[in-house]
Amino acid sequence: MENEKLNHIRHSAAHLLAAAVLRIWPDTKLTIGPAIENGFYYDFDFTDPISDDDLPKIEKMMAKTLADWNEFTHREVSEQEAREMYKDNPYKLELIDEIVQKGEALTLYKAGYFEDLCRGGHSEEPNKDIGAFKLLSLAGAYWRGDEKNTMLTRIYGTAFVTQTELDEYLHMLEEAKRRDHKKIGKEIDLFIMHETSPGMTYWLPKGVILYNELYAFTREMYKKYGYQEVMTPQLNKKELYETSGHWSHYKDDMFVANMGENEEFGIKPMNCPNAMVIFKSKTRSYNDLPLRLADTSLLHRYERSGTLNGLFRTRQFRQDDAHVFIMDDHISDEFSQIMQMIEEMYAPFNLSYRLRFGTRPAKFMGEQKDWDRAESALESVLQQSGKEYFKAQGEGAFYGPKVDILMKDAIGREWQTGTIQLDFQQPKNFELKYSHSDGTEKMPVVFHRAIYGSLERFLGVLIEHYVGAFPVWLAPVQVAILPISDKVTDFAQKVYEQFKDSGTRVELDMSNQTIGAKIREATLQKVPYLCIIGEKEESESNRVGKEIISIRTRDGRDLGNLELSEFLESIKKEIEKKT
RNA sequence: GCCGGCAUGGCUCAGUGGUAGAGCAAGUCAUUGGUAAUGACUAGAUCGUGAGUUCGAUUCUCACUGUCGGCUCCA
Repeated sequence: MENEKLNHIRHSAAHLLAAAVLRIWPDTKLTIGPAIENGFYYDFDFTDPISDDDLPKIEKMMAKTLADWNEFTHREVSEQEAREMYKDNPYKLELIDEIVQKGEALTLYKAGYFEDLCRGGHSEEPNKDIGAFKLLSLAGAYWRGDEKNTMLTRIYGTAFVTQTELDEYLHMLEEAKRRDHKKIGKEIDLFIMHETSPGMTYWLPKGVILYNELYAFTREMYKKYGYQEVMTPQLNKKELYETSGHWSHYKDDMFVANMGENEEFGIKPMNCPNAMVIFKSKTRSYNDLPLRLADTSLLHRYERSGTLNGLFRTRQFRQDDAHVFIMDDHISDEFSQIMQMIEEMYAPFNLSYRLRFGTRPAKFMGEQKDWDRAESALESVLQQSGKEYFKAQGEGAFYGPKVDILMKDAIGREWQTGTIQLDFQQPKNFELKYSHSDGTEKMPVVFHRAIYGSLERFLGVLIEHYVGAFPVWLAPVQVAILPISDKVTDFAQKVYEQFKDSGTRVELDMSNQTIGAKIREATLQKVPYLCIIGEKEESESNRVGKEIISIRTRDGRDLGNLELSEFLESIKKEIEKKT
């Protein structure tokens, strides 16, 4: 109910925006202006382009206009009347066509002097209900979201009942900015991007540690769950992609390499075709199934330039990808094993996730009865798992139903990461078969599954989730040793060696700075433990005959004096447990 | 790709139609300091690339490249 009210407020604010724009630029053509998840927008066709600097002006006009918006009234009009009214506005005319075709009534909603073709859903007393609003940004958007249509100017805004709520929302936006992984990645030296290879990451030494730790964890899980790793070619002749169907459906999104006249290669955008080749490379028996092949090859996709976005959308990435070849009756068991794997692999990050179950789309391959069987198998496992999931009707892949993982980060944003897809199609394209126990040949079914999805993207999400302050097992530097003066250099060196020998990722800060500056720097680098070493520690160590160190955490907690061997023990446990 | 913004030393940013400035980072020296910045000095930029306008362009115009916000939300 609350939500509905908020939607009404926001939709009313969209009307208000349209009214204000018309008062300033009367020749502007109006199109549509719905409420959306966190606010509203209105798409305009301006005669002259406007800019961000115009937003405050529009806001002022909105405030002025709102003053005499006491209520919304509406009336129904005839088709002729509506057409006459919008005779110069092709967008509204198109809408009228559709409404008439659907046999619905044409209604006009009016507040103050402003009347707009609209289905309804407004607040009853706009000038009381719209307590606070703000225009946020300007963007281009195609009429009806279709690239072939005119590009309109979209103005985004948001509205709330109270100023406090608006402030909170704006604060959340600030918080998201503060967590920007592109910014943090640069600050703590994880990765850079360079214009010579747009959309591809240069992983720096510290970023590689992070990457490899995550990768090592997935490999541990592979072992545990009966996966075998393979490595497959990066460049494949176009014939491979013709067989898989990618050449006809996916070529525009692929990098291709043309060698001479007759040889054309595609740079692999996904591992599936190679997995099919491996399956086919020898005679398979039902005894071999399930055959679980993990492949973490580098993938390249020629994403449209405008969609690139830090680590979130890159043109080069790896997935924790695997293909599982199974018999029909394994679907349910295998899927529940995958679900268990997901649970275990998301546990260390302290984040919740939910699942989106995509079912048969309008255009699908294969037999409807196979789909029905597969869907019900997946759904019953989903139900048993007790995990939160929702059905996205018709959003499965054309080759099979799928389940996507949507994970929620520390500030409640939701990210699509992993995906599990059942595939009836590739086995057909590649004519895969195995010998069944009864001596007949059968076709396997394939699960494509990636639990973190793109490792780059997942790491991007983790950077924002942790604001760069990774748990010890992931932290590129786990301990920073900060000597107070060079009187204790030898002692610091000795402690440093012991950390190193224990396998801890440790750095020794020998720079000529005050202890305050060293602490500040290590803290900004988000090093979990700072080991401060001065004359006190040294003499205390000499007194008791063991190394005594003093530890402070990156969030300012002073753990006081500790015995080095004990601290090594506790940090080792922390790393093992991934806490 | 399309719409709009942005592009100045490694980073963050200021600035001007007459060939540039700060802070941080870096280097040198002094300082030997106890839990978030010790001080001084030095070096470092043909102002993203190309073209145009101009006596003269980092500044104005155009194109290109890169990057950021959008391009799913349906009167």
